[in-house]
Amino acid sequence: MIFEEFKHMAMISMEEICREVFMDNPASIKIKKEAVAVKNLVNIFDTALRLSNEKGFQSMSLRDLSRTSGLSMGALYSYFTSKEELLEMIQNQGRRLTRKVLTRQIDVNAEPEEVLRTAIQTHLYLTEIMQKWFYFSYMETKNLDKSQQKKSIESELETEQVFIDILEDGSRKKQFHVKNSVLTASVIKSMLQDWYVKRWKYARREVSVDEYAEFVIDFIESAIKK
Amino acid sequence: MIFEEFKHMAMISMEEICREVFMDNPASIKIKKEAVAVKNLVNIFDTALRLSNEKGFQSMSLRDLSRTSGLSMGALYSYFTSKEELLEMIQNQGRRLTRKVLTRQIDVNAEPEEVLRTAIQTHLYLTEIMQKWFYFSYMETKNLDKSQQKKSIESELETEQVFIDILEDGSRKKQFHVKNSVLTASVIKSMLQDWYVKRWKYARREVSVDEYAEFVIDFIESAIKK
DNA sequence: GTCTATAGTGCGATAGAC
DNA sequence: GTCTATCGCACTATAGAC
Repeated sequence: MIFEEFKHMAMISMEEICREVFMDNPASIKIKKEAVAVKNLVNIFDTALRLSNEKGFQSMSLRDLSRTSGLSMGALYSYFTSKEELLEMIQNQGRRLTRKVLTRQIDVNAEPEEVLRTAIQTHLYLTEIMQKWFYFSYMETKNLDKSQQKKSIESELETEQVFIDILEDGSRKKQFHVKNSVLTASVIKSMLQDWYVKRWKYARREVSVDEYAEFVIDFIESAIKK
Repeated sequence: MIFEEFKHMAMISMEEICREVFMDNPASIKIKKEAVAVKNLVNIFDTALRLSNEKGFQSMSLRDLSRTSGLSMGALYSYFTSKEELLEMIQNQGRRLTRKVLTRQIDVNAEPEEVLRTAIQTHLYLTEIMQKWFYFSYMETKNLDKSQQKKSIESELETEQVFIDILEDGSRKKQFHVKNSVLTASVIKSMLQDWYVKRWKYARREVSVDEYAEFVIDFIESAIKK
C-alpha cells in the first residue's frame, strides 16, 4: 500500500473527527444541531491548530482565534467552557485516533518483518494526514494539567510498547537480532516523530512520506536483521 | 572517554555561561559589577529554564520568575529589557555553546568510524550536561520572532551538516555503506534529540547517557557498516 | 445560535524611593 | 543595585440583546 491508497482507505477527515468530538462532549458544546456544530468545530479546530502551531497555544489568545475563525468570542464559548478545555479536546481526539488506526492496521499473525513494516508505514501515513494534530500534541503536552499529562505519557508508552512487542516477537522467531528491544523501539519512535515534528525540513528537501517510510524501514532492517 | 571525564574536561558550568552572557550584553544588562551580575544571572536563567520547561515560556509570567527567583520585578529588568530578550539570550547562548563544543571535539583527520563515534558521543554528553538549555531551545523556537527563528533553523541544519560530511567521507573511503546521507544524518539527529527531549523516559528506565551512547553508536554502525 | 459590550483579572513594563 | 507601587493594556469569561 502506498500513501494515496491509505489516505483513501483511512477516510480520516476533519469533518469526521469533529463529529466525534461533537458527540463526545454534549456537556460542553451548547449547540444542538449537528450540522451547525460540526461546521463550526471544523473551523475552530482548524484555526486553533494553525495558530497554535505557529506560535504556541498559550500565545494564541481567544481574540486571535475569534478574529481568524470569524466567530465571535461568545460563539466560541458555545463550543467549549474554557480555553483549557479546548486544549484537552484536541489532545483527547488525537490520542483516540492514534490508538484506533494503529491497532486496526496491525495484523498480529503476520510475519514480524511484515508487521514491523506495516506499523512503521501506518504510523507515518497517519501522522502525515494528521500532521497538525500530532505536532500540536507533541508541543503542548506540558501545558496540560497533571492528570492530562499522565494520559499523554501513557499514550506515548503504549505506542512504544507496540514496537517492543513486534521486536521481541521477531527475536523469538529468530528473524531479528535485537540486543535491547526497549531502546530499539525508542529510537524507532524518535524517527517516526521526526517526520511530523520537523515537517518543514522534509518539505524543504522535497522528501515524500513514501520515500521517508522506505528509508526508515530499510535503515531499521539493516540494523536489526540477522 | 566516558561521561565523567567529558564533564570534567568540558568545564561547562552555569557560571561560565552566565559570565559570557554578561559580557555579550552590555547594552541590556544595567549591572556593572561582574560578580553581582553573574550571581543573579545564574539564578535568573536557572529559574527561568526550570519554570519554562515545566509549563512553557509564555505561560511563565515574570511575576512567577520574580517570586521563584527571589528577585523583584524591578531587579529582573536590570538584566534584560523585555521578556522576549530573555528568551533570545537563552537561545543565543545555547547555539554558541553547541557550535563551540561540537567543532572543538571533532578531529577531521581521524578515521570516519572514529569521527562518527566521537560526534555522537560528544553531542549526547553535551546535551546531557545542558539538558535544560537544549530542551528549552527545542520547545521554544516557535515563540521567537522571524529573524531568530531563521538562526535557529540554520543552527539545526549546521549540526546536521556535520553528520552529512562524516557519512559522505566514510562512503568515499568505502568504510560506510550509506544510500542517502541526508536522510541518514537526519535520523541520527532525531535519536540524539530524543535523549534530551524525552529525558523523563530514560530517567524512568534508568538508562545512563553512556548506555544510550553505546546503544545508538552500535545501532547506527549496524545499519551503515559494509 | 450568534452577536456586542463589559466585568474582572493579571500581565509586562517603569518610575522613583532607598 | 534593589525594592515597592502603579500604570495601561490585553486577556479570559460572561451576561443579555437580537
